[in-house]
Amino acid sequence: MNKKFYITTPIYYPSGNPHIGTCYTTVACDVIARYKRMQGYNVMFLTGTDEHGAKIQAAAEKAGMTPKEYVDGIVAKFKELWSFMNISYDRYIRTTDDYHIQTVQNILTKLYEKGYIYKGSYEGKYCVPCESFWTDTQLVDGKCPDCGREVIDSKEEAYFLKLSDFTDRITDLLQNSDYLRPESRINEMINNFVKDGLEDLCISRASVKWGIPLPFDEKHTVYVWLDALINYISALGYENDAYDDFNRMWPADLHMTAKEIVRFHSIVWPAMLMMLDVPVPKRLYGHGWINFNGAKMSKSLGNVINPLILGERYGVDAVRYQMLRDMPYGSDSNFSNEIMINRINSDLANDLGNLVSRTVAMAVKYFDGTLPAEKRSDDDADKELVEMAAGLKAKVDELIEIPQLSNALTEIFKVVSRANKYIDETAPWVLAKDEANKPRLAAVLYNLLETIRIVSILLSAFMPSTAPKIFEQIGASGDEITYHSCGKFGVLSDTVTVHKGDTLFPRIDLEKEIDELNAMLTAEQPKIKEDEDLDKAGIITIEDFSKVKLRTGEIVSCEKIKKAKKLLKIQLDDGRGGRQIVSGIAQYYTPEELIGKKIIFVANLAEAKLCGEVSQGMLLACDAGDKVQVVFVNKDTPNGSTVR
RNA sequence: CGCGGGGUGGAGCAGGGGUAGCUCGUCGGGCUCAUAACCCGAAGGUCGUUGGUUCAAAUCCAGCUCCCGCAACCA
Repeated sequence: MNKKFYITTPIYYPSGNPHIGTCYTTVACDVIARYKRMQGYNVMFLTGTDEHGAKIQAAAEKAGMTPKEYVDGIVAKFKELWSFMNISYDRYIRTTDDYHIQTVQNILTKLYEKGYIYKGSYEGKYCVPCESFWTDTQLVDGKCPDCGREVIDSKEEAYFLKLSDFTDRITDLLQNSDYLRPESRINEMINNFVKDGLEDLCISRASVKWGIPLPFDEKHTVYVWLDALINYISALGYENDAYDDFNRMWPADLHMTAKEIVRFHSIVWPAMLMMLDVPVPKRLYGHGWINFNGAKMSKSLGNVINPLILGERYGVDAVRYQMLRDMPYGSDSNFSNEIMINRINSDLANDLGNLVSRTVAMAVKYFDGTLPAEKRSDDDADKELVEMAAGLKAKVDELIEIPQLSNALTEIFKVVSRANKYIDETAPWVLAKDEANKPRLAAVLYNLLETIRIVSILLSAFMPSTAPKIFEQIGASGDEITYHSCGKFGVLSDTVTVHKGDTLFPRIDLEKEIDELNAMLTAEQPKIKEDEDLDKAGIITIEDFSKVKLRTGEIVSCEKIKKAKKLLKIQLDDGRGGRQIVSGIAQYYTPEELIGKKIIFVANLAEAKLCGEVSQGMLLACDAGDKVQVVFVNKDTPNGSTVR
């Protein structure tokens, strides 16, 4: 019976299409899953989508669909992307699947019966947009610590999960085991959430309809995070009849997540399992984010990267390679089209692809493709290459385990570089000039093919469609391309026959590609404009317009709100005693240049609080390229005049 | 004092008390098997700043400063 390996991605929240971040997590899991399969493990690789909650409900309403219809559409896109990216998941769970709902309800019942879920009447603070309750100690300046918005007093009845009983056990798990990686996250979790004792978690939502009802009180739905975390065991058939893999596969060997959800996976999830007397997972790894040109990706910045487009242009394996190669262990990575193309060119085209190409070409040129059995090795000249190649498997094994995928690739490519250098050192084209050197020439080419064979086997988890192409070219097959054979040097047949093939990774013309990618981006801009024009469906009448009261005012004083990046606090003389307006134009105007200016503002806008400051209206400004220009009026306009 | 990460040669990063290292780029050279690829060499850094600990600090400590992300974000 083979050893098992259970690996999971988070289940993704399908409130929008998948992006390169989710793509990274999933590709990383895929590589590990493939590697473990290669090693002979019985692998279960799970991914899926987390489909409940208020945000989905809202997005669906906006799109004019039921939540289920809405989510079905997005899920299809996820699956399409995973298929395109060559993701070898074994199971895809949706939290709207019947069996999952069954498991969640069974677990809730169990926890309720055990007394770990209790009914309380919540008299705390509730943040409506975040669907979160907070204790007074958690509030920041009296506001939601997550979003900074006002919280409301809420006294509704609610159910709680007794996390407070598990402070010691969670502390122990984090500090005295290698559960959470990278280690830098341990202190973060302990200091922020555990040190002062865990707070019980409110797990019911009376206001959210799109969710799984509590079995013992159907007026409430369960908090989406509880629902979501349970996927890791419901997908195995825990407390349901759909599958029967729980005993075989649990505990999970690796939960892979991005750093922002480490909290739930390192505290709430193990505590829940402890409550159920279920073993905790062996390892949780929180990786960093992919930043674009140093900034987080966002649609408004126009820098959202579509993995599909990149994959189509450069090949899926190249994109997989670049994402993994440039993500350092534990911290964030940078992405730009330029970084990606340079990486593909230098590592894949110049080093690896060209190594295969020149080696195979020489075998064809000097031996018609088939090496002669007679060879002459030269221990001094060959030693370093042979040792590096033979020792590579052990290094990669170790790094995959941690998992440091980027460093694993670095190690592999060190050997590729060494092989290129070896060609220069041995100068096969010189050897070829003298018939007497043919045995030596044969040995050199054999060593190169052998090195390529080993490298390709180890790369096959990272680049699943490229590796077979290389095997074909170097004439390796069967036992010669198994994982176990890559720990030994000298496995290839003595009289191996190579086959010249297509270029593995064509060099990319950097400037041309950057231009084209930029052109594609700008081509997408007008599309957005068209969409906006479609808002003509929202034509209003003059009565509607007259509801908006626009008046003029003079900026008497103005200062930056220090906690905010974009906000200016403006005292306005509106001709009727003055008012305060908070405006998000700090990046475009200094307070000094605004003081004394006259502007137009919306006088009857509902009052709002921004970063703790009251805003009684909104000033008018217009887009000017990437800048914003405030609409100023003549100095002689009286303050408080109606604009119409 | 909201939380977190970080300031190391042109770019991206590694290192983490004792001659400052890698990849890319640049320049020079070599080679010609190969995808104008490959190999060798060179230039280029007082490791953000100030102070402290030490025989010795990029590395430890303290302050300052700047950048980025989260959050906020009514243009």
